[in-house]
Amino acid sequence: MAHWLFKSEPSAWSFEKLVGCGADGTDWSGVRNHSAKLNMQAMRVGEQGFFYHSNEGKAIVGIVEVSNAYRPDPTDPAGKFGMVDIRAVRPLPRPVTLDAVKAEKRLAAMALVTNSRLSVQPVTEAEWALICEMGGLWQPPSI
DNA sequence: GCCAACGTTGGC
DNA sequence: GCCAACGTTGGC
Repeated sequence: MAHWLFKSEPSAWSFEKLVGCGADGTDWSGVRNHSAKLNMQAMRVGEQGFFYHSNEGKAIVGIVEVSNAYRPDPTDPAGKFGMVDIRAVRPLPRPVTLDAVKAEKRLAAMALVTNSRLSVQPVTEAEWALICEMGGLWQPPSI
């Protein structure tokens, strides 16, 4: 199961607002970037990702889950771009700030650091586990 | 609010 | 198909 990161300005769409959408979540329409599109096409229902607040807060604030597979985005008149649905899973007990990500050497290769403008990003398993831990989520002991 | 980085557009 | 101009994003 791959992991992802979704980015949004909280003034446009916040994690709290996504929580308010309940179990069905909402469609993540409006993405107009080809790298982000490829990432969404690779997503499978049930895969989880982080939710990052850009500009205000600048922190990973919660866990989300893909609740509907990639399909055309009705808000794109050209029909070139698509979307998935995501729903909120849980907030991070302790949001992981961009400063904290940048201060952690093991996260230096994260897309959030190296390609900060990409709105839908892949997250490696190592990055996922480390940020969950930094965010205060319990982690199963490794074998 | 500034500006660097990046993606997109459009003229040639 | 190149590349300059432009618009947008997002950190600072």
